Amino acid sequence: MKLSRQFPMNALRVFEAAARLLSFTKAGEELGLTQTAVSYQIKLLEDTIGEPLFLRRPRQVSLTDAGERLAPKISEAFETISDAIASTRHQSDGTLIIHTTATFASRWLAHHIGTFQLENPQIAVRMETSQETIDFSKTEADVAIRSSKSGQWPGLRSHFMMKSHFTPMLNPKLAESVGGIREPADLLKVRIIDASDPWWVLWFEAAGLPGIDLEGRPTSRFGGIQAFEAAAAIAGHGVAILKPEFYADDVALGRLYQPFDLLASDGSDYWLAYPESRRNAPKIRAFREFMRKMMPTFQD
Amino acid sequence: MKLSRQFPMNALRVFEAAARLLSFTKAGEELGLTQTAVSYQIKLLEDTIGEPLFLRRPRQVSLTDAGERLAPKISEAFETISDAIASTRHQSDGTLIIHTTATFASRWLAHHIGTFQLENPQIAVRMETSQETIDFSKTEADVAIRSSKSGQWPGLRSHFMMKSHFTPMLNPKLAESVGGIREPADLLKVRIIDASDPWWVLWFEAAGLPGIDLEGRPTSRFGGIQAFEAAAAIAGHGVAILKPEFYADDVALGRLYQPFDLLASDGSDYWLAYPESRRNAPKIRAFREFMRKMMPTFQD
DNA sequence: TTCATGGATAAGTTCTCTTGATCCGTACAG
DNA sequence: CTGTACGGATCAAGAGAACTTATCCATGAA
Repeated sequence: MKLSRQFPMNALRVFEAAARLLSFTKAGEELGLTQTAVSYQIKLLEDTIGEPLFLRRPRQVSLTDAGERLAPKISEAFETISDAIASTRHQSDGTLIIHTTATFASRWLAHHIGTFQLENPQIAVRMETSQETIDFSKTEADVAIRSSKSGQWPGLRSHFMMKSHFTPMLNPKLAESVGGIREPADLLKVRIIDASDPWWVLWFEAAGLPGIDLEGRPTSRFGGIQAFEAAAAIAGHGVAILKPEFYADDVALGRLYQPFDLLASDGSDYWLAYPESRRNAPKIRAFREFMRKMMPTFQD
Repeated sequence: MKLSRQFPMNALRVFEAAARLLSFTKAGEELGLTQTAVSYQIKLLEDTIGEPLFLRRPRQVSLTDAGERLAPKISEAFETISDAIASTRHQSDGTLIIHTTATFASRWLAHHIGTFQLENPQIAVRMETSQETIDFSKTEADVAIRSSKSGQWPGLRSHFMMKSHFTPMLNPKLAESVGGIREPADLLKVRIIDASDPWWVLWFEAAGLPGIDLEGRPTSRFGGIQAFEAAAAIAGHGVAILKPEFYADDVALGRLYQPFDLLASDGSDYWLAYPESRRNAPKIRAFREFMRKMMPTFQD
C-alpha cells in the first residue's frame, strides 16, 4: 500500500501552513500550490484523522477544537524537522573528508592543506588514507585522490593533477661513499630499496638498461609504500625510486639526492575524483579551487 | 510545483524507519512497501539534502555521519506528530457536541443525558442550542437534533426519533377556575398563550373546529419558543399548545393538565442527524445506541 | 563453491495530486 | 441594496510521482 495512504505527510505540511495563516489560499501561495490543492489535502487529512480540522466560514476558515489542538504540535514537529535538515546540511558542509594515498597525504597534502584551512576556516578537514580505490557509496568520503592510468570512473568527475613519474633517490652521503653516482649502472653499487617495486624495471628501461635483473641483489621491502621507502633512503639504507615532486624538500635539505634528471612513468597519473552529483557542494567546490591554485598541472 | 518536490515528507518517514532498523528491506516491511520503494525514497531524500545518509555495505547499510545526526531528530519529530494526531483523535473522541433545539434540550435531553454520561464516562458532552438548522461544515458539532418534515439532508445520515405532535395544556387550577375544560371550545374561555402559533389552527382543525379565529383574543407571544410558552402555562397565565412527551413530568406533578387526548401534528418530526462520513466515530455510535435505547420510537 | 541475504537498477503501472474552470455564498464599497 | 471581490468547494482531466515486478550484483556463510 502506498505510504501516503497510511499517513499523509504532505497533507500535514499543508495543514501546518493553513492553520498558521488561517487561509487555504494563502497557504497555497506560501507552498507554491493552488487553493484547490490545499483544499484537497486538508480534506484528506481530515478524513484520515476522522475529525474536521477547519470550519469553512465564508471568506475565512477557522480551526475547530481539534485543529486548534493539533496545529501547534505539528508546527513544532516541522520546525524540528527543518532545523534538523538544515543543520545536517550545514554541518556536513562543514567537514571535508579526503581519501588519499598515504604518500600523497604525507608528501603533498600535509604540506599544503594548511593553506586550504586558512582560506576556508569554516571547513574542517578529515583525511583518511587507504591503498585501495574507494567506493563512494560504501565509504564515507567527499573526495578521493588516487593514482590511476585513465582517471575515469563511472559516476565520478575527475581532474588530472600530476604525472606520476619517478626517479631514483638516495642519501647524498651514501652516494659519496660509493664514489658518486654518475651513470645508471652506478646505482647497482648500493642496496636497492624494494627491488620488487616494478618502477625500477621501468626506470632502468628508460635509462637504456632494459632487462636488468635486480633479483638476488641486496634489497629491502616495504610493500610498495613509498613513504617508507623514502624514509629508508633518507636514512641511508639504499636507493629508492621516488616521485621527485614529493621529495623536493628533502633534496633541498640535503637529505636526499637525485642523481639523474631522467624520469620514468608507468602511465599512471594522480587524479582528484568525487561523485558527479556532488560537484556543486560548496566544500567540494572550495577544494577543487584550492587544488587548481596550488597545483600548476591541475586540470578541470 | 509539487509539494513533495520541495520537501519529500514521505521520504523522511521512510528514512526514519530505515535508520532505526538499519535495513531497507525491514523498513519496507514495516511500512508496507517493497525494498525497492525504500531504496528509491532514500535516494530521493539524499538528493534533496545533498548528502549521502547511508553507506551501502553488502548485507547491511549503515548511517553516515550526516545520517547519524539527522536520524534522532527526525524520529523525535515523527513521535511528536503521531502523538499529536493520536491525542487529537482521542480528545475529540472524548467530546460529543450536540446541537439541538432549546426545547428538546431542556425537556428531553436534560432529563436523559445523565444516563448517557453514566454509560459513557469517557465522553464529555457539550450541548449547543440554536433555532436554525446547522451546517456541519460551518459549525462545530457532532450530531444535531432537529424537527423537520422529511429528515433528509444531503451528506447527512438521519434517524427518525419521534413524531412532533402537540395538544393544549394548561395549569389545572386555571382549568378549574373556568369550570373545567370539557370540550375544545372551552379553551377559548382562557387566554391563549401565543395564539400566533400555527399549531393552534392545526389542532382546532383536528378537533373539528376549523377556521377558528384566534386573532384579537387575549394572548401572550413568546416567539414560538415552546419552553417559554410552557413556563407561562405552568404559571397559570393561559393555555399553551405543547408536545405532551416533553411535559409528562409537569403533568405528573400537577403543574400542567392535558384536557384532551387528541394530538395534532404539522407533519414535522424529530430527527437525529450527523455527517454520513462520521457514522462510525465511536462517540457518535455511542450516542446513536443510547437514543435507540431511550426513545422507543427511534428508528435506524 | 554454492546459497542466502540485502541492495541497486530498469521498465512498466497505478493512482495521487495538481491544474484549470466554474460555482457558490458572504462581505464590503459605493 | 446592488455589484464586486474574496475565499472556498467541486469536477474532470492529465502529469508525473510513487510503487511494483523482474532481474542483477556483491558479499558472507555453509
